[in-house]
Amino acid sequence: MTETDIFKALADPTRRHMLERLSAGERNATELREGLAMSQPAISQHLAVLRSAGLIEEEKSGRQMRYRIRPDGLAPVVDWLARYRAFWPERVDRLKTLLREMDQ
Amino acid sequence: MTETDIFKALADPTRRHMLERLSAGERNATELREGLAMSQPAISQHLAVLRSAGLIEEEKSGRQMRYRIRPDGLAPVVDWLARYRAFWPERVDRLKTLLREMDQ
DNA sequence: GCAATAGATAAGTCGATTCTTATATATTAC
DNA sequence: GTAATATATAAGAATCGACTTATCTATTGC
Repeated sequence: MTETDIFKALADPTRRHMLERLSAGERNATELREGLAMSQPAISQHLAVLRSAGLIEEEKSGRQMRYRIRPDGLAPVVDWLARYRAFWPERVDRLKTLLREMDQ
Repeated sequence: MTETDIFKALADPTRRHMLERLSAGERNATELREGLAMSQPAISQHLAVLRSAGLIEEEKSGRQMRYRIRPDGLAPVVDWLARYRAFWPERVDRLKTLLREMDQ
């Protein structure tokens, strides 16, 4: 759940792919496996990494596990990145647009 | 220089520490080594990782190498993060404040 | 109860990462 | 030219990370 844990978790393409899927809504482990050429334990291990980085949370539902993004999980990255705002001025416009959209 | 390269580069505390120092201004390799209990080659290797992730750039100055943050380097992280904006609403106020500051 | 299903855990393999020491290259100072 | 300084590169050791197969646990359907 430290910055290091989070960046390590995000450093793997499979895990970023899983997060992307979860950003569309809850999924169980089997659903998250779809399209990935990887064993079931591998998926389970990736989910464990995301979980202990605080990026996802889970809920048991019968014999399934429903995974979802943990809203606060990326906060440390946002905060970390904010310290370097002086170095990405050309991204500011994009962010402003974003925030304007969110206001509506 | 891919998302994966960048997140991997950021996943190491020593490298994040180096970036933080560089955010205060240019440094050469020897200066970046200060306070780190690590051999000179180790520093050099970390700098190579940051460089090939596109996060820093360097300029030769005599027998020294001056390192600095590459302004665009973090752009892929900003963009990636923006896709998850829906999941960090409580950070928006902070960002708004930030942008307001920058406008002044 | 028993078979099937969903998922986690254990143990091992293999390549990648992060160090080390030794050495090479370029620049500066004298 | 020679010694000292700044840095990079090479090679190797130790640890870590991402997989695998085998197995375990919990739940469901019949």
